[in-house]
Amino acid sequence: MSEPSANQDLGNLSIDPQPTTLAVAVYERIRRDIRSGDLAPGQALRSDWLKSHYQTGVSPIREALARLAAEHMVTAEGKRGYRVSRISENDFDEIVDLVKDLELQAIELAIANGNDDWESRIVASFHKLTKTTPPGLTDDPLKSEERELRHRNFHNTIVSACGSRWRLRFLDHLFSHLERYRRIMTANQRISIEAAEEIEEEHRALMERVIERKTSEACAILDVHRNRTIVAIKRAFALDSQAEPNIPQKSALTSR
Amino acid sequence: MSEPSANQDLGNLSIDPQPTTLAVAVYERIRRDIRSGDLAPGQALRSDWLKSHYQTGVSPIREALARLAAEHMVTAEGKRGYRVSRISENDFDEIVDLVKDLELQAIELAIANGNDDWESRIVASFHKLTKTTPPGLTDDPLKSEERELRHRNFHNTIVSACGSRWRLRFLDHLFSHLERYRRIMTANQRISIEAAEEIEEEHRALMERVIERKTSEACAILDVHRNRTIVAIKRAFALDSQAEPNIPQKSALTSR
DNA sequence: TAAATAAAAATATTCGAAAATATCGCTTTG
DNA sequence: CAAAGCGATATTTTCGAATATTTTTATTTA
Repeated sequence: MSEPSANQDLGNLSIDPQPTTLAVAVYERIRRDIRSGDLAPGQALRSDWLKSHYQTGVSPIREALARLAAEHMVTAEGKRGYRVSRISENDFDEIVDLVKDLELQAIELAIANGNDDWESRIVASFHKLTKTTPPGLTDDPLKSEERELRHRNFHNTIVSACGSRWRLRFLDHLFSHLERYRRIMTANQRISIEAAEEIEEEHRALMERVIERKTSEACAILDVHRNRTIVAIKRAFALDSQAEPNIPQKSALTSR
Repeated sequence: MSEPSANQDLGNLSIDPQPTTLAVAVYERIRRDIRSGDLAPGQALRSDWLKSHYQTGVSPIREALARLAAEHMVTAEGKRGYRVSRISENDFDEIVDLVKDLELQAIELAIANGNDDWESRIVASFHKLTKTTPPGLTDDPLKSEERELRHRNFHNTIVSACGSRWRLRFLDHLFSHLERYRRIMTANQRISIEAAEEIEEEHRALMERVIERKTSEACAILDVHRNRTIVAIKRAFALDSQAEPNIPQKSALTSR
C-alpha cells in the first residue's frame, strides 16, 4: 500500500463514472432519493413499487437495500420488508456530536499533513461550489442535487488529507445522514440572498484559514458554520413537535 | 422516542435468538468466519463454494455479501465477485486510533450517565467473561468463539451507557475489525497462565474503577489494556514483513 | 517466440416464478 | 361485544434457470 504522502485515495468517496453492477446503481439511486427526502422517513419500501420505479428485478433491489440497511439509511423489519429509517431529534443530536468529534480532529490532522495537491483540490472544489445555486434559492431538483454533491465534496476534500481512510469513511457516512436531516427539515424554506452570501463567505474563510494552516481559526469557523445549520434544524424540530406533539407511528402505508 | 434514563437499547449489539431471514443468518455466519480468520484476508468468495458451504441459494448469499461490503469486511470487485477484505498494518493503525478516540469519550460519558442497571450488567458480563478460557489457552474453536463473544460483550456493556447509539454502533463495528486483526495475527500463539491471569486482573480492575466512577483511572487501565494487544499485533506484523517483504497480491484463487 | 485473436469454460449477475410468511377482512365463539 | 379462528390476499423471501461477463486455453498470425 504505497501512498504518495498524504494525498491518498478517498475510497468510497469517489463515485463510479458508470456503476459496476445494476445493484450498485440502484443502491446509489435509492440512497440519493432518501437523502433528498424524496423517499420520506418511515416510508415502506415495497418491492413491487421499487421494481417498477427503478426498472429492475428484485435481486438488485434487495442487494441495494441490504447495503442501505448496513448504513442505517433503511431499516429491515423481520420478514416484513424494509422502510426508510425514521428520523428523530435525539438521533440528530448524536450524529452532530460525532461529526464534531471526528471532523475537528480530522481537520487538525489534514492541516498537519496536507500537501500542495491537497491545497489545490480544496481550491478547485470551492470554486465548483461557488458555481452552484445555494439550497433554498432554487426549486430545480437537479440543481440542488448538484449543489449538495459539491458541498459534500468541498468538506470531504478538506479533511481528505487527515491520513485515515476509516475516519473519512465514518465522516462521509455521517455527512450523508446529516444532509438528509438538513434537506428534510429545511425543505421549502427560502433563504435570503444575504444569508446565502454569508454562507459562501464562511466557506471561503474556512478554505483560506485551512490553506494558511491556521488550525484553531479554521476549527472556529467550521464550528460556526456547523452550528448555523444545527440551529436551523433544531428550530424546525421544535416547530414540528409543536404542530404534532405525537407523531402517529403507523402510517405511510401506500407508498408515495 | 422515550428513553428510560441512560439504559437504552443497544441496537445492533444484541443478537437475534433466531435470525429473521436466511440472508441475515448467512450474513452472521460469514462475518463470524471472517472475524475468526477461518476465511482468510484476500480470499476469493466464490458463489458456488459459498452456496454449498452455507447450504443456501445465491440470493441470501449475495445479500449477506452486500451488507458485509458496506461494513468493509468483504470487498466487491466490479463484476468479478467478492473477496475477504485484505489487512494491512496501516489499516490496523487507523482502526486503533479511532477506537481510542471514540472509546475514551464513550467511557467518560457512560460513567457520567450509567445507572444501577448498567452497573449490574457490567458485573454480569464480567462474570460470564471469567467463566471462559482465555484465547491462546484452548484449541477448541467453539470455546474461543464464545470467549470472543463475551469479551466483546464486556467492553460493549461498559460503554453502553454513553447515551449515543451511533457511537456504540461505530465502536462495535471497529471492535469487530480489531478482533479480526487480533485473531489472525496472534493465531497459534500460546500464552502463559500468568499472562492470562494478568489480563483477567485488568478486566476486573477496569470494571471496578468504572463502577466506582473513577473516570481517569478507568481510562488509564483501558489504555494499558488496549496497548497490550496492540503491541502483540504490531510485533506479529513486524515478524510477517520480515518473513515476506512483499506479499504476493494475486493468490488464494482456489477457495480454501 | 511473442503478441493477438477466438473459442471454451468458469463465474457473477439478473430475472421470473415458486415458496413462505404476514396482513386483512370476515365469521364464529365465549 | 371482544377475542379467537380462518380463508383470501398481499408481500417478502428464496430458489433455479437464463443471461452477461470475465478468465482461461488453444490457435493463429506477425
